[in-house]
Amino acid sequence: MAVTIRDVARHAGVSVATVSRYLNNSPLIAQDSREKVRRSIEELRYEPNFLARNMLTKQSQSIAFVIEESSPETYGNENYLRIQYGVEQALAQHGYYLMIISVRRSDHFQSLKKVILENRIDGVILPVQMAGKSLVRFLREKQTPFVVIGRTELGSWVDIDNVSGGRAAAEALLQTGARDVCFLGNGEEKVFVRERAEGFRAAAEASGAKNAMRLDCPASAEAGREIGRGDGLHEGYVVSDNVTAFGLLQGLRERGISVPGQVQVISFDDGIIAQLCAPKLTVVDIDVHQLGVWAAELLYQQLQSAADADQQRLLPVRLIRRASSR
Amino acid sequence: MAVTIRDVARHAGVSVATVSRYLNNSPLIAQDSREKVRRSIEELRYEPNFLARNMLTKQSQSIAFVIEESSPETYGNENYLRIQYGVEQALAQHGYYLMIISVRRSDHFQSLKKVILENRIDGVILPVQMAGKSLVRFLREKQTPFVVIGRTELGSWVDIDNVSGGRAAAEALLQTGARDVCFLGNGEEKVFVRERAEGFRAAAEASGAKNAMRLDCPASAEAGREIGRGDGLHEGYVVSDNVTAFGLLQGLRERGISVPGQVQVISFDDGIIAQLCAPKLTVVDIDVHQLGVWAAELLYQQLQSAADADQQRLLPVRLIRRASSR
DNA sequence: CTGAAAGCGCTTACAG
DNA sequence: CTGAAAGCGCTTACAG
Repeated sequence: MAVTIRDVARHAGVSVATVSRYLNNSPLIAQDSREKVRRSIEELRYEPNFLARNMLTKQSQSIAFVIEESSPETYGNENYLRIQYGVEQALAQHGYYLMIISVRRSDHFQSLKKVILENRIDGVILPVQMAGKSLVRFLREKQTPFVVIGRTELGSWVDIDNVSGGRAAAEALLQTGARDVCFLGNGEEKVFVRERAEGFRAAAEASGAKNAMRLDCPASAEAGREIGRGDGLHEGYVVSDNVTAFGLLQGLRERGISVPGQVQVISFDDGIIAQLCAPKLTVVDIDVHQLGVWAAELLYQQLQSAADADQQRLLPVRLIRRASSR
Repeated sequence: MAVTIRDVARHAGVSVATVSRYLNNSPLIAQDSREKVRRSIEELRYEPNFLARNMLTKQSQSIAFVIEESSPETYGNENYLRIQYGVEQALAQHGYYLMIISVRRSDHFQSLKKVILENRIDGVILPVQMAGKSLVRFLREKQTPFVVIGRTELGSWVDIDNVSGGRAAAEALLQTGARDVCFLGNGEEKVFVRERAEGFRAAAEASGAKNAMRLDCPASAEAGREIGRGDGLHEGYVVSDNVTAFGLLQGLRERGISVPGQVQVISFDDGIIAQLCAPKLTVVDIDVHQLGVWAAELLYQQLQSAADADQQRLLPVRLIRRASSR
């Protein structure tokens, strides 16, 4: 049998209420008692039973980090892991624990709802794809604070500043005198690609440069390579992902075009692939770890002061210059 | 106020004990009562409070998945995410939840110990690097079942069959008639590299082929490239990771050596990089998702039947043939 | 099969 | 500042 608060009280010669007060840092306790309790706890190696405590306070000190089941986009994505890590770190800082909940859209997020109804978690961090109306309504009904990763109208959120990212990439090109630049990516699929494209276009138009938008390019090395080998040519390319950029560089090389001499290439997200490119890729780095930290911080604030309006945070990006641009 | 078991009992016209029996699928309940309770639960939308229940049963239905804090090896590693995903899936299947605990060796795994002492988790899955004597002793004392990811003497474990992997890679080379093969990797750092090397050497020696072991090659594209450009040459290379293999192929290409014509290359772990290699890389695929599933299953078994001897599982590997080998 | 009752380990008014 | 007592929402012998 584990030692309980009752044992501590007896050992210290005080009531359980006093021990409880000690545990909760209540000011209503004499120095003297405080010391006695402290010693007894130490000697008995007492550990409060969180299950009992939390049943009363109705707080589990855990939050759910939601992930879409069998979504290779998520699971093949190490960014996801970095976000998770950021969340965990920030949460641990505040004494909260992280529970991973994978959900399926098809069963209406049952697993998440269950964990909420069971009072297992105090808050939720979830990706924007699943922050639909019905789930958000549920969360609000249950008064469960949540933060969305990705821009949304429906609650607090954090996101990468993709528009600025697109702009920064374009400007890096324009600064070198490029007057004919092209954006490459798949705008059908991803909001963040459209945002990057938007920033890119704004910067290009502001400078009066010619700008081509290719929003129909699948994210794959093959697609990038095709374009690199094709006949059209721009002075600078901004590509929405590293794999496509890798292919593009390959294609350009095959065509005998020098990078960054004749053509420059800039991509997003600094990962191992950016370093495997030849030449090494200039990228707009996105700090996804920090994204997780912020998500956790926003949630923590909500957890503290029940009310509050929705908040949002846009994470700045920064350019990492390498050999694929001048 | 949420609806409690008491409300259900009243509504159904039975005692709380009967409702509790229903909830726990006790056979000691009449069809008739069962039905009444079922309906009341439905009408009242009752959800049992797990905190109260678990306080009594002393089970949280959660397990901890332990990760080393700020270990870029882990967090930069999407394999880790796949393992986690496997664990989560298998666990959810059995009604268990996954809690992520990141620990620091420097503070003696305090965060993990805390969560155990607080009764927040019923079991632990942890990487072999932290499954040291002192932590294992703690877990045993607290009677907390655990499974280690990676081979160990100290408890149940699951691991990739790296020895077979190394053998399979070697044999794929030898089958094509190669009589002079080389293993490339960093044996200082990683157990799995040594295991792969071991399997490789065994196969090579068994076939009587000449085999070179280079266990001093850092896992980096540069290191691989150096070797590719160097003067020595073997008919076949087995490389312990994709980034090094990428570099090796690059170096060989620069030297004008054709792959797989003159030289063949095989690596481990099928990821995006294997596909970016030119030519595309033949790899020994390791199913890390399944590794997670097995870890969870082993743990679940322990959770069911308190006792039992330690168990282990070695995960088979399979060769994926691509253009870098014949 | 069923219910009344004790109890899990804590917190929190309440009265001093 | 402190303690006795009620209560959180369940489960589980126990007696029928």
